[in-house]
Amino acid sequence: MSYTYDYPRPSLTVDCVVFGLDDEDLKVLLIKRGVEPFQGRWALPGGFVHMDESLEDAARRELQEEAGIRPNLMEQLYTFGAPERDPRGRVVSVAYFALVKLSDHRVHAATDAREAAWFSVYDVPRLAFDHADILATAHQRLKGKVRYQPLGFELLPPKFTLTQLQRMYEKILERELDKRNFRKKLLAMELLEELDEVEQDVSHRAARLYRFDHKKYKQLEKAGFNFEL
Amino acid sequence: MSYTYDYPRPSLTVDCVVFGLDDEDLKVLLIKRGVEPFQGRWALPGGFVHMDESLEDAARRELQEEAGIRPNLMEQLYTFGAPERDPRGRVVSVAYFALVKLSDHRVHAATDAREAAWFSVYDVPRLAFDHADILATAHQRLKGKVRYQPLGFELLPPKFTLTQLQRMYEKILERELDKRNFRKKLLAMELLEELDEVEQDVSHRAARLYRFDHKKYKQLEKAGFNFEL
DNA sequence: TCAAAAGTGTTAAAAATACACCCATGG
DNA sequence: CCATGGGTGTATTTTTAACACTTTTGA
Repeated sequence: MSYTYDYPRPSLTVDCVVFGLDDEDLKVLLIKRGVEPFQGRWALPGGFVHMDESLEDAARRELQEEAGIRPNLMEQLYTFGAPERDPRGRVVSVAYFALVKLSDHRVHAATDAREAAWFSVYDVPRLAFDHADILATAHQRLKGKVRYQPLGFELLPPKFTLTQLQRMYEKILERELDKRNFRKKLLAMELLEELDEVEQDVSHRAARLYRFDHKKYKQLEKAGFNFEL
Repeated sequence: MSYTYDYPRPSLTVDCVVFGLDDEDLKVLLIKRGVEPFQGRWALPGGFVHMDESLEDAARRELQEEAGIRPNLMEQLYTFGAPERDPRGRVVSVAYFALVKLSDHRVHAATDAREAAWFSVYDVPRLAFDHADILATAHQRLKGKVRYQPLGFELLPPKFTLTQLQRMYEKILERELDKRNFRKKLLAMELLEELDEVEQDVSHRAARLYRFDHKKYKQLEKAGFNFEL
């Protein structure tokens, strides 16, 4: 390495905004900080980037270490670099955005001596650093993106009813949708595979289960198709 | 600062993808590198982030220093952090995306002992580092975003004809638009201020000039209006 | 008077919206 | 048998898309 420059360097971290969905609300995963600064305050999971790992690898590693979570869907959100955002000095943080099926991850919420928990995004405690900004950015991104990319399926179990699907969109978009129009639109895309199964243990007529056809979506996408709610 | 951790730190740079538009094409600003690595190769303008400046400030400073350019519109694009992207060692780069009115910036193209030039985005030389990826990401972002945000106006002079506006969209979207439908749609938004002026020095009927009403757009946006082409 | 681009209206097709009822099931 | 949510069809409005001719101006 003959061309090394040497400038003082900011520290580099990753932070993860992990969303999940349950019957009530859209939820976000938070970790209670065990060390200063902001000891005892809730924060987004995250930590320092190692020298030999990619940014996304760092985000996945931290999530695994701090909360035992391995999301299917993870993408870069935004990089936060205001000079005063961390009292330890100059720390630039690359934020990631992830969606998980809460059913898979409820149990693991507390792990590893750290305290981890899911909070409603509408009722979040005071957060460490600028994590409230990061969360707000992520929430906005989710609301914007869910309408023109089939992200939402990552929040649902693999088999779901059309009503579950509709509720998911209603919770994220924060508005009601018309049942018939919703179903017409979704089914017209032909991306939902109708299964020979119905939901179990309900005290009324059981709804049919569907599965999102990721493979077909990839094909259609290549051919210029645009998902749009 | 009592809580300082010390990890080995990646270097942190910013890179800028600056787009401009002329009669032929969408153009991107490149700088010829004067030092190793990749000496003599064309690259995106950029450089190391100082310890006391924000990321966007760093991007603006580098653009000013390397090309004498101060864009009106600049936003964060993506952060590139693959471990092997820079032969000098671990360098993470926060990429920015900017649009300028070429008419304002043609002259300044070469400054400061460095060689700077505008290239058609469809005919770019081999670039240093992973700058081809960064450019591709930026180009994709521009194509996607121009349809649902009034970005394109930043590429045109303050006063423009409807035909200029249409050509701009056609060049960015890489498809033809219907003249009447285009005009109807744009004028229906009531965001174009019709001026009492027409273009000068043309050898045919002179077209009326319009101005984009940024202030009105801000208002409408707050009220829930969505720009959409 | 001609070349070159400006400007303008209408129609048909498709998509979005609004809306109300019957059905199947379990308790 | 009734409460609960599942499931379906149609009419109206709005939006989009396709398309051709007249006007103005300078050379």
